[in-house]
Amino acid sequence: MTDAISRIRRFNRAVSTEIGALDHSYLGRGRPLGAARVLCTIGESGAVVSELRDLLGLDSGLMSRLLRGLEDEGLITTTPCDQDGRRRVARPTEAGCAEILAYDALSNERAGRILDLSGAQSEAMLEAMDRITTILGQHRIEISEHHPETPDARHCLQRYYDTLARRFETGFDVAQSRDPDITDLTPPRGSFLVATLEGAPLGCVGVKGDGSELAEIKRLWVAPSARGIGLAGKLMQAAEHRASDLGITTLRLDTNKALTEAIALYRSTGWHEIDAFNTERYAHHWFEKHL
Amino acid sequence: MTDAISRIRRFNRAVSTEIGALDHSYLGRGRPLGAARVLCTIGESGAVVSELRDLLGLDSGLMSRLLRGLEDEGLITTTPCDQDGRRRVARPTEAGCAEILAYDALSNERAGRILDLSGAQSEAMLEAMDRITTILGQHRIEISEHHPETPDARHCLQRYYDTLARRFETGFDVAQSRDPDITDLTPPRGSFLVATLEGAPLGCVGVKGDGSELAEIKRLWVAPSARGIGLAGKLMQAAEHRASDLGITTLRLDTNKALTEAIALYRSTGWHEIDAFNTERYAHHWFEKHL
DNA sequence: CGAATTATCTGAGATTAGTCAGACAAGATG
DNA sequence: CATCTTGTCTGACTAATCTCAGATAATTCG
Repeated sequence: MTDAISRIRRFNRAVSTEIGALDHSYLGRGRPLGAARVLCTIGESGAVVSELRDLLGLDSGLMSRLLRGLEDEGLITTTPCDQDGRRRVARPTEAGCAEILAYDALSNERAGRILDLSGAQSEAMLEAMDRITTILGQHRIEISEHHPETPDARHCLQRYYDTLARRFETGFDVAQSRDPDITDLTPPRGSFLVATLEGAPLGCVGVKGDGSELAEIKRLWVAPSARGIGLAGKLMQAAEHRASDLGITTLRLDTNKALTEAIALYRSTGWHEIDAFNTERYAHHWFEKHL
Repeated sequence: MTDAISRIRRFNRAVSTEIGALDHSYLGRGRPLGAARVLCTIGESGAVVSELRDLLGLDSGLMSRLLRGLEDEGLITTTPCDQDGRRRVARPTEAGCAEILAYDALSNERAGRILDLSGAQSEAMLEAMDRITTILGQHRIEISEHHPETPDARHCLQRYYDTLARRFETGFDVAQSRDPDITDLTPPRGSFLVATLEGAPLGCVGVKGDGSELAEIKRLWVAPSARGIGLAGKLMQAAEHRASDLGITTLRLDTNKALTEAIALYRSTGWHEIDAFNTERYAHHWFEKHL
């Protein structure tokens, strides 16, 4: 009864009774579940019908009828797609947006009830949930370039500083460190990449350039819930690739001796240790890689 | 996007796409989901119809029709209950058992696919799943008396020894310790209680008696996935209650200084520290409580 | 350009799920 | 014993979900 498969099936039972209730928040607004699900999947920003069908796994006939129903209710409008006249785009009307928000509120309320239920253990449960979310969704993690001042980027940076403060023997104070200039982290000089899963930021890395062929890797961070799935490696690979696109031929970085996993990663991916190339207060090791 | 409620909803989405597939393993054998669910809930040992209805939340009319359908297929038989002629008991036929096993195999196969998916991270994911399972199901944990040699009891004891070996500075060897006699842990002298959630053992505690009014608490253990939900306290309460039923008026216990949470629990639940009452090799503290 | 492909829509129909009211027999209660 | 309650069954009905075969229009490809 305690082998891996039993554990998964037991988990499934537990989750489908308690969390499965979240799906039922689609009910209770005088609309069948199918229609409600379509409406909420369309979302406030609208969606292409064929993608909706794939996402929900519905037959084209059924899909069509559900959309018609929502249209009759005045909740959505459908218009042909600009690029491809065969496709149709479904967009919520004002009334439709209100309905979506109402469903959202219901869903939030149910989610809140799960938190009440778990009481003092809620943080432990949320962490476990995050782990499962990222492990199951790891193949859907997207790495894309962000301006370092977008909310997601700021979030990553803040958590990065928090992590350093916790892990460095001497603590960490941003003001004491060589904080890179924003323009050095944005094209054409450099880049700032953020890994997200369904909109939630899970990690980041910066390429700090000065216009020359030499640049630095800065601010490599991975969320605790995403550790152990090789995300740091993917971020570094993406950063090196992007740097190469920007015409950079040599990358350097400095790191603290406390960040052992990072050091191991650099060593195993073609970086070699070099002499100190700066006087960064918190650095113990310096690495270089030719692209 | 990173508040508690969003985290739960994101988790819900991740789980309902990947794990929700487990429910659909009820499909694919030419039988509607409702009927399959009833059949699998009946199980190989059979079930009373009214309990099935409660469990699955079905209308009595629908239930009746589904059962008739399964009966027509030759998968189950229904007979009036011995004790109460109004109730009916549904039992699977030989063919029914085969079907149940086939559904089980399908479900296991899907669960296995989730494991493949998560690859190297599977142990981390399973641990996170266990945590969620126990937190969500904590109100359904049952504490009952077991003979110390049943598989569940043995499992708990083995894990208890493993834990001690890890946590004691000096390691732990059962042979070096005062291992209680089986008969001292079974009624009428004593008792061995196991906490289970849906059949999975999560914790244990023993009352070791010698027929007198004085007995000892032994082998208090809680599974890692069930820590932090107050299970140790519930086990101790149950043990004290059972001891009282057995005519015991004073309980004693010894413990190692490394088990700080246990010591804190004893101190906060009416136990007071006393002088050593034995020469247990691994003990540093001795407690007593009058019931 | 004509043929094949793709995305959506429509009609017709079947299956599944769920509700309600009433019938009936076994058991509980006074 | 009469009455009430409980557990199951049945018929009649509705709503929701799903499937299939073709129709239609936009796009792609040789």
